[in-house]
Amino acid sequence: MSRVTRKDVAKLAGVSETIVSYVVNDNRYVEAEKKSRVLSAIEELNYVPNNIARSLSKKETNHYLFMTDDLDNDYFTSLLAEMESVLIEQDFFISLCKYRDNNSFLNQVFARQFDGLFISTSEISQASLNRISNMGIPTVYVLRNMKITIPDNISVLNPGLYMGAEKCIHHMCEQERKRILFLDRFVKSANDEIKGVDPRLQAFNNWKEQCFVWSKIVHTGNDYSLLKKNLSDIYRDEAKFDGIIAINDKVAVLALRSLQDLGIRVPEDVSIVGYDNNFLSGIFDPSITTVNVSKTAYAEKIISLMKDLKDREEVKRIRLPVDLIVRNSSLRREKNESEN
Amino acid sequence: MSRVTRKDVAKLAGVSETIVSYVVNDNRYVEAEKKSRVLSAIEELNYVPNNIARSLSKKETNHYLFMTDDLDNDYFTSLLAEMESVLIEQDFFISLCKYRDNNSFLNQVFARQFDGLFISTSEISQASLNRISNMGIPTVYVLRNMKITIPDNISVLNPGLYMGAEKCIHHMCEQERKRILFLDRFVKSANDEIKGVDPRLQAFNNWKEQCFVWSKIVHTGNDYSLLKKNLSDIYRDEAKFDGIIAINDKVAVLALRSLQDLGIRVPEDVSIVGYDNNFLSGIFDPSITTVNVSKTAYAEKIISLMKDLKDREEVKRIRLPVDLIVRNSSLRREKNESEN
DNA sequence: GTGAAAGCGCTAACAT
DNA sequence: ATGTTAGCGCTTTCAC
Repeated sequence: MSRVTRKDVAKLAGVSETIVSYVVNDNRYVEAEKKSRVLSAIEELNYVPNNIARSLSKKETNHYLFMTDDLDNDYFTSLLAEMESVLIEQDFFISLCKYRDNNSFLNQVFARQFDGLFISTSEISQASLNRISNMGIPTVYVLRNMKITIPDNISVLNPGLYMGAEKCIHHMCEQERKRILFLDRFVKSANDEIKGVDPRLQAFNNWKEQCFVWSKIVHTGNDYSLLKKNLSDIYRDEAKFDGIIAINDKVAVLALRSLQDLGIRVPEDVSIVGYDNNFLSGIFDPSITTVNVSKTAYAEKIISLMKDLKDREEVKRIRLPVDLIVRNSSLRREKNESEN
Repeated sequence: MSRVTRKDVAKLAGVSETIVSYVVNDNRYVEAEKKSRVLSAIEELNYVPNNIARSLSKKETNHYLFMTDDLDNDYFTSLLAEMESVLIEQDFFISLCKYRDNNSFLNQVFARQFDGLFISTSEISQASLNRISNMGIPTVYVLRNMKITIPDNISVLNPGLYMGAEKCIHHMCEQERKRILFLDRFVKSANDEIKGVDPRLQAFNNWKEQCFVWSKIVHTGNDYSLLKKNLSDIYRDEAKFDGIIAINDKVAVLALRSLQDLGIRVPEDVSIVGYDNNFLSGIFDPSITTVNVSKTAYAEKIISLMKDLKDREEVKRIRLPVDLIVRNSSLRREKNESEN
């Protein structure tokens, strides 16, 4: 039982195969009567054109790939959902996959002839990005790594991580918080070789001496009890920190709950800010100060960058606006109930 | 600047095109010396085989599609991450996309010649599932809809939603909770036509009269303040419910925070249970009773179902084990600190 | 308006 | 052991 092809349709409709294509693609005038014969043959046989063959011929797959190192971050999922709903309207598919920084992975990617690549990872090496650039596949790079030089055929979407972090840092200053813990997401790897530098961390490193009297960077996983122990040890042995800047809201939530468990008051003793405006951050008590980047804008911009690149070879660099959403977790005196 | 093909490699290496394929696929003996000439030509030209052409010829794409209605549920994202890491080892790609129950969407899917389909949605109609079945694409259906009859060429992964819900219901009974609110995820649509019935809801409907003296089903979105108002109104006007069964942990968390805001004590006044064992549920105070389904088992089983279907045409039906994780949110007297 | 034919880049059967 | 050839199912040019 093999699939129905154009040939079967042509035979049943009593026309040539070319006519069938003309009807399917609606790109040539076909006599009305023939057209309707083709249409009903398609209906009857349940014919669906083979996109693989079409792609081979047209050298277009109508398929994008989104690569990220952050596959189980719900920010990306809902971003992907937004992108997907826009793209499906244009007959485009988008695949999600975890980025791996090695040649055999990249070969797999190249082999599949995606029409475009979205890359959002801080784990990419310069060599890999250059290799991607050389392939000539339209590529939009989401800026999450400060150490890298972006080849000039690659468009850049800057989600404003650096600027968002600056807003957090300055907010901490205004609140006169002086002893700050920065909670990064990753556990430092065994070989200590960190490939990229997250712009948020970079911002912190650039400002910490100017803004704070004490600071420390802690690399953390998603393990609650481990984090709690960490925080407890630091608070007891190293410094009574009065502010925590977390790499995202998930980490911020974990930190908040840890402190509450340890009897450290938020925000009276310690201010907390997160990042992402995750649905969580507004729910907690105290609600968590965070940074919002509109997903709708994100999805729209990233797709338009890709379109411009594909259709007009226009390389662009765009930065998204970021908003600090001040809530109770960071304010020395709590806001009234009128938060958003 | 067009892509490098096998032809270019053959020319540079001074061999026939077939030889290049033999080397690339490593499926025929090739003279060592020729082989190395081919290899270095590949290296030099940066040749990557074209998978589209390969797929057309082999009638295999090495590509699966996972369709769900729940794209921004983080359970699915991490499940997908697990699946992806297993599949990439076998040179398979997996795409994620929101399921849409209409023919033009299905045509897009069929056109792309996926080697296999995973479907996890309660929104699918019988007609659509039958159509998919008729296409003859290996398909694994995740059972999330009780109303549907599964065609007999489709394998079924039962994630145990019904049984998990039963465990929640019986747990409520044991806690002597008698007035139960069931919080479903979806806002009822305008036309009131709900396509599928979630097995959790089904279980609740089947047991409610036997187990409870009062019960009510509320359809809710992810809007916190709306939910809070809803709960407040019901508590005041309809019944002082003493238990909430939420469709998932996200909803459970929203409900918990609502009640806390309203001054209703959990678990003293109201017991809450969630579903999914989301990382959230263990963090809150009180920690939330929930149902766990191992994602590793899920990923492993769903992939093995697909393999059996593809390779041996073996249709199977498997149910995953579910575990009720009892935590403080549902217990009349709180557990000691020794929870997991 | 329509159809034949070449070509997209591969695989695999067949011949040598 | 290697090369020739006929597909895979489509798009598109070109001739009628």
